[in-house]
Amino acid sequence: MSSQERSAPRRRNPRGQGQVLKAQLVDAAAKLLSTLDQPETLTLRQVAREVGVAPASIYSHFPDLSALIQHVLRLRYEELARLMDQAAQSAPDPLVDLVARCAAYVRWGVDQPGHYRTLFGGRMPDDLVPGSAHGAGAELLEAVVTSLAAAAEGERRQPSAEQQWQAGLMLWTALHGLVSLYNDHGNIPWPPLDDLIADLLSLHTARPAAEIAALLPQCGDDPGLAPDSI
Amino acid sequence: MSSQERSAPRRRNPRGQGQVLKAQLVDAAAKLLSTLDQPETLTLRQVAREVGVAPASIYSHFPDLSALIQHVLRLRYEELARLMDQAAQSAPDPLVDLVARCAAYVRWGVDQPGHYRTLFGGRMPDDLVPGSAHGAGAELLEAVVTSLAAAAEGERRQPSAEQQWQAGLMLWTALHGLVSLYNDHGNIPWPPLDDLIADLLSLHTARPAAEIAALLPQCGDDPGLAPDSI
DNA sequence: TGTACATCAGTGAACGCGCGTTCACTGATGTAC
DNA sequence: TGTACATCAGTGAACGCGCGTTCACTGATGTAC
Repeated sequence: MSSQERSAPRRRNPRGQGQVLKAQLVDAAAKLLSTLDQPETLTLRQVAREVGVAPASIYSHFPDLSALIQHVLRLRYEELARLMDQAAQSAPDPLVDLVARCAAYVRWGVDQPGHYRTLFGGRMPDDLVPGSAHGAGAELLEAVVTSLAAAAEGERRQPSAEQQWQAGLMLWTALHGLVSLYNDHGNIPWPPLDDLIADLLSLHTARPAAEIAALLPQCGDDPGLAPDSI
Repeated sequence: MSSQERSAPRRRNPRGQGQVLKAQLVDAAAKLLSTLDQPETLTLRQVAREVGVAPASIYSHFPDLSALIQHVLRLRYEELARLMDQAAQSAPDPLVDLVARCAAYVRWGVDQPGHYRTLFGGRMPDDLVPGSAHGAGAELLEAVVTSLAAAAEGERRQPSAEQQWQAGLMLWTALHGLVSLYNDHGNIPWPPLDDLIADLLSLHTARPAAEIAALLPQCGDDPGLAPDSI
C-alpha cells in the first residue's frame, strides 16, 4: 500500500527544485523505517516505490541507500536529543532533570519502535549510527550521568568519576532493556509504562517510587494550557 | 570459509543414517546463527553450503528454513534454562540462587551474542521463539521472580503478587539491557562484566554490591578442583 | 522577439546476483523370492 | 547363491523473484545571442 498507488504518476519537479525529491526520499525512508516490522531490511527500491520514483533517481541525491539511512538516523537522533533537552529545560533540580530526560527517552523509544531499534538495536553497521564513536548515544547520556550524580549528592560518600560513569551506564542499560523488551514483546502483560519508569528510576536513585512518579511529566508535549480548560 | 571448502565433497550417508544429515544441518545453523553479524539474515543456502550439501536436501528434514531455525532456538533455549538451573542447583538460600541464575543468564548471553539476539532480540517472528506465548523467556524468569521475592523477605512490607511480578520484570529488563548493549556496542569502555552484574543485582536486591560480588560464582563451568591445584 | 543551446530532474531498460522452492532423477544398498 | 525390486539419501538443473547498480536517454525550462 504505497502512498503513490495508482494515483497521478508524480509530476517532475520544476527547475531549481531538485531538493524537493531529496526531502521526499528522507521522509519516505523515515516513514518506512518506523513502519516496517524489520526496519533493517529496508531496500532502496522500497523507498523509490514509496515516493513513486525510479530506483535510479535516488543516486542523484545520495551515493547509496546507506547514505540515505544515515541521514535519516542523524535527524532522528537529533530529534531525540532535542526532546530530552526540552523535557529537562525548566527542571528546578537534578532529580527532576533526570526524571524528565529518562521519561523522554523511554517514551520516544516506545512511540517510535522502528527508529529506536534502528538507532540503538545494533543492527546497522556502526558507521551509520550517529555518535557511535563513543558507543551509540553515549553522549546523549552524558547529561543523564551528570544529573544522576548530582541527584545522588548528600549520600554517605562521594562516588568517584568511574563510579558515576558506571552508575550512568547501569541506568542506560536499564532504560534500553525496558524499551527493547516493551517494544519487542507485546504479549507480556505489561504494567503501565509510567509505573515502570518510576520504578526503574526509584531503584537507580534510591528514592521512593511514589516520589518519582509525582515528578513524571504528563505525556503531552508542552506544559501549556490543557486543551479542554475553559 | 565454509567448513566444507574444496575438501572431499562429502560422502552420502549409508542407509538408515538419514538422521545424520539432520544433525549436521542443526549444527551448521547453530554455528552460523552464533557467527553471523546479522543472524536474522541466515539463508537456507548458507546452511546448505556450510554442510556441503545441495539446497534442496534440507527439505528432506525440515519443511523450510523457519522450521530449522525454530529447532535450533528450542535447543539453545533449553540449554540456557538448564545452565541457569544447574547454576542455582546447590544454592543455600534465595539470594545465592538469584545471583547464580542471573549471572548464568548474562554470561550465556555475552558468550553467545548471535543466539542471544536471535532468541531475545525480537527479530524472529514470534512463532519461531520458544516460550513466547507468555513473552519470550518469561517462564525462564519465573524462578528468578520467586528467588527475588524470597530474597526480599524481611522487608518492611510484604509486596503483593503484582509487585513481585513487576520487580521481576524490572530485573529482567535490566539484565536484557545489559546483555544487549554489551553485545552491540563493543566500543564503549565497559567495566568488567562481573562488576556490572554485581552492581545490577545490588540495585535490585537493596544489598551492598560487595556482598553480591562475593556470591558470584567463578566463570568455570563446575565447582571442581582448580586445574592448577597440585 | 526569435532561436540555439545548456542544464536540470529525472526515466527506463538492462545487467548479474543470491535467494526459496520445484521437480525429475540417480546411484547405492538392503530385501524378497 | 543369484537376481529383481523397493527404498533411501540425497543431487542438479531450472523457475521466477526482488535486489543494487549502470547507462544512455528524454523532455521541460531557463539563458545567451
